[in-house]
Amino acid sequence: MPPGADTPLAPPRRPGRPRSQDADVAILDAALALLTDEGYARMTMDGVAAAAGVSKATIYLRYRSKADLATAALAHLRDTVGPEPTGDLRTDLVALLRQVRRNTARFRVMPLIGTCLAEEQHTPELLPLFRERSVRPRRARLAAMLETAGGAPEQVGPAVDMLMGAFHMRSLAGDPFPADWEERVVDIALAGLGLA
Amino acid sequence: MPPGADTPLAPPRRPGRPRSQDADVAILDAALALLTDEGYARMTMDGVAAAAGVSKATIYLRYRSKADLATAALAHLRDTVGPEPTGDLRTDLVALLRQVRRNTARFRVMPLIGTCLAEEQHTPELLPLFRERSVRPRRARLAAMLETAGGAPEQVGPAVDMLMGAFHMRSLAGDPFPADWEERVVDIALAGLGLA
Amino acid sequence: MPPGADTPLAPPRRPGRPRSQDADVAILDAALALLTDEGYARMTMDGVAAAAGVSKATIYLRYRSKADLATAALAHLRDTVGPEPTGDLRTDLVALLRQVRRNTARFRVMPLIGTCLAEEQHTPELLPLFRERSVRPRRARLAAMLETAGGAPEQVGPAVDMLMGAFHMRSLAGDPFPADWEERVVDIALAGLGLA
Amino acid sequence: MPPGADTPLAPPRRPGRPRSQDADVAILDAALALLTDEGYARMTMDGVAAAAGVSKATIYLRYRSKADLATAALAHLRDTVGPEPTGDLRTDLVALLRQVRRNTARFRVMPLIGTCLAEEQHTPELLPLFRERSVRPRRARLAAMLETAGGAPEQVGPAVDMLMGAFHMRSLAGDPFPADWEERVVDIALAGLGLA
DNA sequence: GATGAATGAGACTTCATTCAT
DNA sequence: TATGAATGAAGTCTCATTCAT
Repeated sequence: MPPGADTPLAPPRRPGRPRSQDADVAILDAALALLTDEGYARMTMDGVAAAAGVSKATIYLRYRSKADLATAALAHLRDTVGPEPTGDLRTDLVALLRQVRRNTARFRVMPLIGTCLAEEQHTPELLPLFRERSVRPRRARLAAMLETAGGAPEQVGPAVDMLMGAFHMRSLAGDPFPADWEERVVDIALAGLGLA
Repeated sequence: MPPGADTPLAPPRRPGRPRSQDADVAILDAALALLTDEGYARMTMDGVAAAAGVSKATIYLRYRSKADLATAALAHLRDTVGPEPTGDLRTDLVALLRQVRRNTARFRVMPLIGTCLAEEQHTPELLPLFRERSVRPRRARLAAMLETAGGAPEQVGPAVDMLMGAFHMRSLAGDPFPADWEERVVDIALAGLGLA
Repeated sequence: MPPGADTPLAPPRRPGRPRSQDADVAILDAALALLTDEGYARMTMDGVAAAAGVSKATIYLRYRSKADLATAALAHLRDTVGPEPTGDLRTDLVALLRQVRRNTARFRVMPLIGTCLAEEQHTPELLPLFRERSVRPRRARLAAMLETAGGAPEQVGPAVDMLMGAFHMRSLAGDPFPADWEERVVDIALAGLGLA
Repeated sequence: MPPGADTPLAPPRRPGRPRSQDADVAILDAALALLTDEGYARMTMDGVAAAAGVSKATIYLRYRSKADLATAALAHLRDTVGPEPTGDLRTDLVALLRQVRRNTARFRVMPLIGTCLAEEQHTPELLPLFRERSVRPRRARLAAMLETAGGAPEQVGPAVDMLMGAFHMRSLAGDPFPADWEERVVDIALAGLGLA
């Protein structure tokens, strides 16, 4: 079921290649899934081909190399749109942190981060791409919230580091998240910024 | 046979050729270096053997498998002892964060973290080991500082997450660290905790 | 698209590069030869690949493992068709035994038997396969001859054991075969069965 | 428990090397067991050393190579003494065949035969040795019985082939042995030889 | 003499990539 | 274009044998 295949305004299909578009998406989805589950080094072209339901040669028709494919798969990552801001800073921050937590668990983001970090030497394209697609947008949204609420410009950066980083740190440490963990973190930050 | 030849103080010479201790450390050092530089999947036994100056079989005499070796190499990680606390909370926190930053750069810790995260499926021993050896001790030291200074118990955990996480987050984002970055982070945290 | 392009008689061209049938038989021939000459344990995939003139990966495309390949090679054994029976029991029995002797020498069957027996623990597929392909057919032919000639049902089985076994025993003992060895064996058997 | 260690007439033990003799036997026993269970190619020096409770170097002090050890282990095979002949040919033949059957099952002789046959190219010492130690003695005993009973000289050889071979053939074929299988075989042979 | 350590030469299997249909 | 086949270059692990204590 290709997404968007039945959009009302889709251009008339050209004859002879009705399948390419589907394969495009299938390949990228498969690659991203394997990248997450297996890591870059263990992601095999055979595995991607099988998961996507195409042949390996079909992949090589689109991407020059495994690194190319992995890069494209990462670029295919779409930042999940967060909940609509309510305008209340504390509420919105807590909601954002909670969404990060849910997303991270659902899409198994930590291993993906791990792959990007681990491949820094051999596939250095991955980390910047991941930053651009996944890290930056959320940080920017967070920074915007704090600035809008009147956070001191020189404090916003470190505060973003602290808010988003708290989640990564606790994940890395393997400690469980108490139910009100987000509230506590946000309250410390807001108090620290004088925005409580 | 002179009487007393079996006195308890007889040197405990084990029979056979003794195991080379040079090789012991060379192997672990080489493995840790390759684990950092190449990641687990790309760390090869040949590579470790060559870097350590021993034969592959010598490694297999000590470790049953590549996973075993990698685990031992991680366990070989020693938590670097931080600077002596001065007793002044702000000073000590800033010093600790700075040391984390220096260490991370010096020993290229981020790729190592990446490897542990990326290998969660295939070599799940790595992440818990890394936590125990590297993550927990520092977090514990930080928590102790905050508690000693009178931090509210339910706030100490999240505060530790924020302080240590801030560094990881900024590293992951790839943003540069301003010279007074640690001070800013610490100040926000202390103010947030009411310990300023 | 001409109508009728999909008629049932359209040539069943499978997509993709066809598998080389030359390689198919070259691999099996090479494997069988090495299995005979070296035994299973010493038969190496490198050796088979070299002898067959293909790459190792090409073999693994066809067979999942060395055991698989060896099994297939054994299954490739074709029971050599014996001479046409003349209808005279003695003549036909002698001819059959002589053919067994010639075949065994020509295709070096004894080492192959040895491999199957020796591998009973580690590659237990081999022995049943060898039985099915090579042992049973000849025994069945022999039994049919004796039954047709009126051999008592309860004596046919042991008689087959004796006739075929005599050859194996003498081979195992390493004693030379006199020119009229087959006649002597057959004569004893026929007299013993009351068919002389 | 070394066999014969406590024989009343054992020579007084020389001081300093009370263990060698035990090790000798342990090594040969272990080697023979592994040769049977694993085959020559899979019998490892490590395995023999472990099973014998000695170090590998100790083995190499006694045998120059793996082939040497295997040869010595085979030479260590002792032909099991059969039951006392009663003087009645039929009874004695049946008893001998039955003992062969029991022994073969008990000491797992078929895989050992297999190993000797399979190694004909690479370790050609094995097969002659096995013949000398295990095959010939039994054949000689059988031949002597038939000759004593008045079997025609030119028929005795083939008859021995048939009697002993029948067992090997049926084993190789994997067919079960009926309870009176030996009687049937012997009866056919005796009738065939005119000795019934 | 006996031990445990060390090693070089493979063995099986996998994989990114290219080829032929 | 898309497919399945083919391959060369590894990678992990084993083993007979030798060394040092």
